[in-house]
Amino acid sequence: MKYEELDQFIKNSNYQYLPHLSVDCVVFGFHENQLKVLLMKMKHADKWGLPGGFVKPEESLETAAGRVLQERTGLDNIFLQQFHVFSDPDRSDTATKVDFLKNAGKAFLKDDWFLQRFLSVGFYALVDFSTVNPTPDPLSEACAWLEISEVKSLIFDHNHILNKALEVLRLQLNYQPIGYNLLPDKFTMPELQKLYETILNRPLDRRNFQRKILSYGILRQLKEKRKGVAHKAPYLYSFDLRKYQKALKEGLQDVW
Amino acid sequence: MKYEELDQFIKNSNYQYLPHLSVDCVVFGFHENQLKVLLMKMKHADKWGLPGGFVKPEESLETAAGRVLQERTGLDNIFLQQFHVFSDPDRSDTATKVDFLKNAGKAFLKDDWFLQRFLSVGFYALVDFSTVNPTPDPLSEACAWLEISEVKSLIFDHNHILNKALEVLRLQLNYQPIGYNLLPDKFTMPELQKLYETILNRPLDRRNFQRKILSYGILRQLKEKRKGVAHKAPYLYSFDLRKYQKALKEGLQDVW
DNA sequence: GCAAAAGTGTTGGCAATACACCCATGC
DNA sequence: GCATGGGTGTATTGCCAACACTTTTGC
Repeated sequence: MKYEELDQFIKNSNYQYLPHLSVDCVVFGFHENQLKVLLMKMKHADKWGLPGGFVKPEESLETAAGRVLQERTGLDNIFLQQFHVFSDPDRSDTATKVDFLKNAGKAFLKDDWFLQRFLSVGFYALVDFSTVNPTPDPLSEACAWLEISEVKSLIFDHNHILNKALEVLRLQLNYQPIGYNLLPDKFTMPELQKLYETILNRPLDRRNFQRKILSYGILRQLKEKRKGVAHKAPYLYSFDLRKYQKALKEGLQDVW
Repeated sequence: MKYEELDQFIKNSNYQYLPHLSVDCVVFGFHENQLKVLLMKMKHADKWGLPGGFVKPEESLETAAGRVLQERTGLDNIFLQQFHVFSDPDRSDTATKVDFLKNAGKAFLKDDWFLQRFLSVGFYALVDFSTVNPTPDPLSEACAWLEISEVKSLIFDHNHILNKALEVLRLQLNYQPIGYNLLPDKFTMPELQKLYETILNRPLDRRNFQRKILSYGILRQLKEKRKGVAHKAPYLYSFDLRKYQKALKEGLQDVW
C-alpha cells in the first residue's frame, strides 16, 4: 500500500465522512469445517483488527457497511446484519491512534479528525468463503481469514465486538435458518451439520439433526450425490430460497 | 415551557452534543391491562413523537438514553435495551424541521445544527407505569401515555421505530423473562398473564401459562392473596430476582 | 344460589432424544 | 474385508396443548 494513499485517506476523512461514527464488520466464512473471520493486519501497529470504515454524509449504515465489504471482499449483496453499537467513550484509546500516526511518520494535531472519539456500529456478515477475495484497505497492510478460536488480541475493543457478534449469531440460530450465505449453492447434509456444530461449538446427533433441519422445509434434496469422496457418497442439497426467505422473515418457531 | 428554554436549547446544541446522532426511546408501561407507550406532543407541530435526545461528547449511548429517560420519567436505573440504529438518510425530513423552527418564530441557517442529518439509536425501556412522572422536554409541550393500538401518525420515522421495538420485544419474549420491570413488586398470576397476552396481542390458556411460567423457576408464590377483589382471591407472586437475572443472562431455552 | 374468576389435575399426541442397523467406498 | 462415513428406522421420554372440575367470593 503506497504512502500517498494513506496520506490521502487521512487528509480527506474530515470532509468525506460523518464525524465520530464508524462501522466495523465481523465477516464470517466457513472453510474446511472451521468458522473463520476476516481480519486486517493494521499498518504501523502489530495488531489485527476487524474490517471497518466510515459513513458518508448521504449513506445509510447498511450502505456504508456494504461498500466497505465490497472493497474488502469483492462481493456485492453480502448478507449483513447490524447487531450492536459500541459507544463506550474509552473504546478506542487515543494512545493507540497517536502511535499509529507517529509510526506512520505523520504529524498530528490535537483535534485531528482521526483522533476524535468514535462510536462504532457493529455488523456481522455471512459469506461464501470460496468467493471472497480478501483485500487490505489504506490503513492495513494485509487481510486474511483466521480461525475463530485462534484469534488473539485485536486492536481497540474488536475482541469484544467479535464476541458479541458470535453471541448474536448463536442466538439467531434459534429462530432463523442459516447456511444459505455461508455455503456454496450445493452442499451435503454433513457439511451443513458441521456448520451448525462449528457455530455452536458442540457436536450434534447426525440423525436428529437431519430430521429437525428437514422439518423446517427449507431444503431440497437433489438427485445428485457428492462425487469423488471416500466412503458412501452423500446427497447434495440446496436451499429452497423462497421458503428460506420466508423462514428468515417469520422465524422458525415461537415459544409463546 | 418557556420560550427562552427552547431558544437556549437550540443555541447550545452544537457544542454540547455530538453531531448527527440522537437516541430515541420507546418506553413501555403496563396499566389497566393495556400496553402503553410514553409519547411527547411536539411543540409547533401537531404531532406526537418518541422521547429522545442527544449524546454528550463523553457519554456512552446507554448513559445518554438513561439521562434522557431520567428527565422524562423521574426514574433512575431504568431497564434499557438498545435495539436498532435508524440511519436512512431521509429518515428525518428537513421540511418538518424547517417548519418547526419557522413556527417557533426562529430564524434558521442552511447549516443549522438542528437541520443536519441525524442517525438515531433506538432504545426500548420497560418501566413500572405507576412510578413514572411524565415530564415534557424543551421541544415538547406535553407528555403522556398512549395505548399502543391507539398510536396514530408520529413525527419522522417514529412509527417505524415503535414497531421495530415491539417486534424485538415480542422476539425477546421467547428467550428472556419479562415482567420484573413492568409490574409492581407483588402481582398476581392473571396480571402477569395479561401482560404476556397484551404484548403478544393474543389470548393464552390460563393453566398452561401458569405451568410454563412457573417452570422457568423465576417466580415465588407468596403467602398473601390479593384482597378486596371480587371473586376468588388470587395469590400474589414476586420475582426471585437472582434467578430472574440468571435467566436474563443465560436465556430461557435453546432450540439447538 | 348463581355468576365470575381462580386454583388444580388429566390425557392424548407430537416432538426430541437416544440408539442400531444397513449401505457404499477406498485402501 | 475392514474401517469409515453416510443413509434410514424405531422406541422411549417428556413436553405441550386441549380440556373439566372444584373452590372462593360478591351480589
